[in-house]
Amino acid sequence: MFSKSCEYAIKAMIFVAQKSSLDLKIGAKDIAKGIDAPEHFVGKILQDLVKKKLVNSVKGPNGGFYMDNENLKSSIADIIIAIDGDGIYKDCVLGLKACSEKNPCPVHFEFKEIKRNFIKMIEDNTIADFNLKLDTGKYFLKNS
Amino acid sequence: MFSKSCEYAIKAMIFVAQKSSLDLKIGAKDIAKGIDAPEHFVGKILQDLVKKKLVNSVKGPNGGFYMDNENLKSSIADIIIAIDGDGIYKDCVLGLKACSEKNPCPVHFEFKEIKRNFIKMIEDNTIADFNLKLDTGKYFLKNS
DNA sequence: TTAAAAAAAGATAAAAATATCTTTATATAT
DNA sequence: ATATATAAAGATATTTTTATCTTTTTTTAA
Repeated sequence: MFSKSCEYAIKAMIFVAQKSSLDLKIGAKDIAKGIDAPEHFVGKILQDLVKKKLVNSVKGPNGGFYMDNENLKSSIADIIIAIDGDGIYKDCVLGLKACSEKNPCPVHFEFKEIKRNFIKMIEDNTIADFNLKLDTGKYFLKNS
Repeated sequence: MFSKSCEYAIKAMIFVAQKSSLDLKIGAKDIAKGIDAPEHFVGKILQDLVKKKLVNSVKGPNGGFYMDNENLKSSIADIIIAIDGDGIYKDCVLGLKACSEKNPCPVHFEFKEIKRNFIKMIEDNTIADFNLKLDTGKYFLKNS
């Protein structure tokens, strides 16, 4: 469904948001631990997210990644687009370049509503929303 | 969403089904042309589909791939499972091995219904269904 | 003003997915 | 029987994704 990078990105964002809600910055190393992901790989992804303004960072001692109130408004869709691109909005499910309403692939209309619901969901759910949920302790970001 | 292999598989199945409805067998080369895909790669995928009984084949002159009535009952889901596996049924969207109803990832319940609709759709739509649609000439399998 | 901590950037490696090329096996028609 | 067409299998190559390792830059605190 999503690339590994995108999975890590979503988990990392949720994890950083949690820390930020406690006014803490957190380093790539600790994020990696917190979400069961390879440290340097996550580092790269975070660089990307910073470039794309979804996360903030400061270098140096006591530095790390954090999210401000604006960042917390990011939706899952924003993360997906930042990392995997907008294929979910634009690409044909069967990979046809010319697929459109007027020139549809055989599954075009069947997938149309599925996609619509999917997009609505990822757009409606913000990082801030997940933050609240995680506070209840009923949700998990890693296996062990 | 799907792997390239899976996209080719779905398109190839629909294409072969069309030919089969005219009582024609068709070779890997012509299938590749018909769906704008690399010949040998499609050949491999077809071998796979034959092994998994979704398509039939005969070697030699006038041989090729074809589908019998049983094959036509295959759903999109059957193809996806044959090529990409049953990840869509089993895997966590965020890649958590332990994700479950009792140990959910943050997006577990949001995705639950999306997935349910998606699965229903791919299970409900059979190759035979698409065959009828393609006959109307309003649907396309290739770009040019 | 220096040492240390951390992000950023760059380089390399490993694994997986995609694609191509070659050889072999088999069925068919002649 | 033989030649031929085709699927099947095997081998290799390319590209993309995922992962790791190293160096550089920046910030902070002592």
